[in-house]
Amino acid sequence: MYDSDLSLVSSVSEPITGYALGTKASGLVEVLVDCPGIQALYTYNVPEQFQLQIGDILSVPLGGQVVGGIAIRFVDRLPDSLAISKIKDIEDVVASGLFKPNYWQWLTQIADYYYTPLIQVIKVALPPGLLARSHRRIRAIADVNAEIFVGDIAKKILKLLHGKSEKNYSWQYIQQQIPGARRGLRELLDRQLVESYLESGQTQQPKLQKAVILTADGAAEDLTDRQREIIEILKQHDGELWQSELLKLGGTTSATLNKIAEKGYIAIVNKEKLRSERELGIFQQEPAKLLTSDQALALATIDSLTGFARVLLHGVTGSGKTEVYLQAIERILAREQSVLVLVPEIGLTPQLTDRFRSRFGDRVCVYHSALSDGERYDTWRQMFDRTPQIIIGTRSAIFAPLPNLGLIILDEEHDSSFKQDQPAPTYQTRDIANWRAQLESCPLILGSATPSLETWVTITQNSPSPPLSLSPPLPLPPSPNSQPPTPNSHHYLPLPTRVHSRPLPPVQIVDMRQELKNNNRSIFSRPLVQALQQMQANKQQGILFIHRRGHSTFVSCRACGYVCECPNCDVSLAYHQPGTSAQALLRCHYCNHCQPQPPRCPECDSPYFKYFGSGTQKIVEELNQQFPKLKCLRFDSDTTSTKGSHRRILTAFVQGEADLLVGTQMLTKGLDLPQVTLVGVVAADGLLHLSDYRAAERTFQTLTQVAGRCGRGDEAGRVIIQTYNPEHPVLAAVTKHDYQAFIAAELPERRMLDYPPYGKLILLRFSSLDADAVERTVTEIGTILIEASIAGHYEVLGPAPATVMRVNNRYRWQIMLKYLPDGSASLPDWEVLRSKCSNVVKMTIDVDPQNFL
DNA sequence: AGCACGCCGACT
DNA sequence: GTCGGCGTGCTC
Repeated sequence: MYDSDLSLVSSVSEPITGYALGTKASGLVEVLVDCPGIQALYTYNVPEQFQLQIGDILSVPLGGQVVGGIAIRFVDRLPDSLAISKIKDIEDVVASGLFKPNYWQWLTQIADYYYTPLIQVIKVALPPGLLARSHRRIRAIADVNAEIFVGDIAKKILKLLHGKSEKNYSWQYIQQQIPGARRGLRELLDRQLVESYLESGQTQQPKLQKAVILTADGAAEDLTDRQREIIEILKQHDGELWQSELLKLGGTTSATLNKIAEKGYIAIVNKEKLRSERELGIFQQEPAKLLTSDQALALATIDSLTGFARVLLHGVTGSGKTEVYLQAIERILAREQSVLVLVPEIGLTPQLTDRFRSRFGDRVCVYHSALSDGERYDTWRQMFDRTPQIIIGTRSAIFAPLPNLGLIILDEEHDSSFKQDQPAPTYQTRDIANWRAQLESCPLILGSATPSLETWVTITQNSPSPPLSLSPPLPLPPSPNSQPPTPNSHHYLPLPTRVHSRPLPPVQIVDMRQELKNNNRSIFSRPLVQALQQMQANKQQGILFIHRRGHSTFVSCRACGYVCECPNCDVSLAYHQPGTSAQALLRCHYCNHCQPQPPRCPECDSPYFKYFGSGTQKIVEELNQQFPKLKCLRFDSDTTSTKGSHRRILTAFVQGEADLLVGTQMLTKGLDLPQVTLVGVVAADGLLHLSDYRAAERTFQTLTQVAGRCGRGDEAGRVIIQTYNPEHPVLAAVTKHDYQAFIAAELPERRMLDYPPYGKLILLRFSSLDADAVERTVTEIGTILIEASIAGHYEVLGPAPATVMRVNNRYRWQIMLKYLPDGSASLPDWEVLRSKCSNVVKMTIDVDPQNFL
């Protein structure tokens, strides 16, 4: 907690230099307004009472409303085309001096690279509610009788308004409820039966609470015994307590406290109460662990870094990367600097946050999108606090406005969740983290057992001592505006062995075709069955991994073959068996449409259905049949949808309440479960046959990561992978835990086809509710692009419909552009392309796309 | 995004 | 004739 008078407007600020012209008390300012479609800067007058800096967050009037904005630069006079009469005053300064100039520079860099309007980048960087927009509300001011004299629509509006005790609704809601409400409103406004007013957007406010502070010590002769007791309690708590707590502890009332305050012994003040989960639980202080020689070497290199550096910490699963992070962080904190730790999914790694908390206590802050707006706002705000701290978060935490950043860590840097693909900017956290580290002049550590090819190529080609030379040096994708890496700014730090000299588990590939030949038609091969039995006999634990994709489980009519499909998307519905008695449900994994399983086939009325696929649910049922005594726990998006359920399931598993954890991709993400000795992969084929150029990479990463979940404790582990395609080269690399072999096979393939990390990709996505409109647009734009592609030195792939063409009733098409980053390509003007889209067709630009669905 | 204005089809 | 649809353009 800190003093409530530290408002955003007056607090932490550094003189802004470089980015803009300076600071002014009044005059004209050009503002970037938060309004889609307005790119240009708007000029506003700054009244005397505002002390304004460039970069400040403002409220400005725009049209009939009040919107958020950012002060971009001061100007002396108006452009000739603009009349003074049009200039309005800024409404308010919401926050001042939040960011250093290099932070703004970074945001601009992101906006440029991802072809996104700057305001949209700013919006993902700010916590919700800071850029507030006003809303129009309508309130009834006359009594109901007046309605006799007005038109039908006006009557409806009045009726709606009077139906609510507050007699007001948002204008948006009224328009939704009553078609053609506009004319009715005009009539009502003219007759002064209603009034229209602007409700300012709800900016988040710090939550204030009364705190009691001990102000005077010493002889307290004028106090009663009771009052002295209270002073005593306060003293025991370092002279400060929340009033509510003190009242509880002292069994007293606020009247008594006020008395003591009058006598001057204590002060009752409003203090900010953080809504974050900071002080959650008490953690045992965990001391630093003894390092292996590899770990010590890596740490020494990291410690020696000054200024920007990019480090790949390539540690096999179980090699103790986390311990290296922890000890590196310790040094940074000692230097009074803060650290940013980015992880794929925070919910999946309660163990990691626990470990950070037990090492660093309340200096650890968790920041991710699942926080409530209030929590996010508070956590965000206290980052400006200068005390060195550690932020652990998912990809959006890369925007954490830490003023004294000393280190950025990306754990499991290969993970696909570091790429944002839905709303623009479609940033790759790894890349923007790299730019930020350069601007902040601090190191960036990329940690993984299975580094992405992008990282591998960048590091090994620039590192002072490349671990092996795979191919002659190639031009690298240059990041825009980035200075060429100085020599020795790239470091390759391998951790090739596990801690305590534990071996990596042996991997056995089981040929499922052979199983079929031997008349085993079960989804479990005999080796896997034996391994499960053995595991159970030895009272050990195991993990069963299933690669499930959207439509892998579906329901089909036995009589006519009818398959239940989603009404909004071009996919079959997945089958879900909820609790024991409840009705079976069918759900769409794309749009979340949900419907009960029909009792009879809608086509032929047959009551008999066949259930295809092998979701976790199906597997668990099979297991229960074949191994009635084996206790299974499901760990997938069905069972972990509620808050804290990850932790609950993992705790249950760790405490031995189940023998087998059955789940999907979630299992691959950094779980550390020492008792696990068996890992089974039900079918590797779903992974192998993914149809994009990253299939091999993803397969290798996923399988290596699941395999790495076992043999982390004292008992040795083993891995069984079932497949119909045992000769696949990726499987051979997985079997030998041989990342180098995988790389050596994969990189030439990528180079041959100019795919990343050698070539660059930009994906244009088009979607519309109107199937014909998108197809027409995409064909036209495709033709334009193909014509321009030769002169522009890029290649056009498509146009093609998306893998699942219709999702949520929107028809989706895409065009891929591929080019070499050698500077020869001149890309099309996106705005020209966008202008070819009618207003019912949406076009988005995904730079460095990762999902091609 | 809102909110104007303004141009076209159905109805009193 | 008017009402009421919604497509186009502007907001400092």
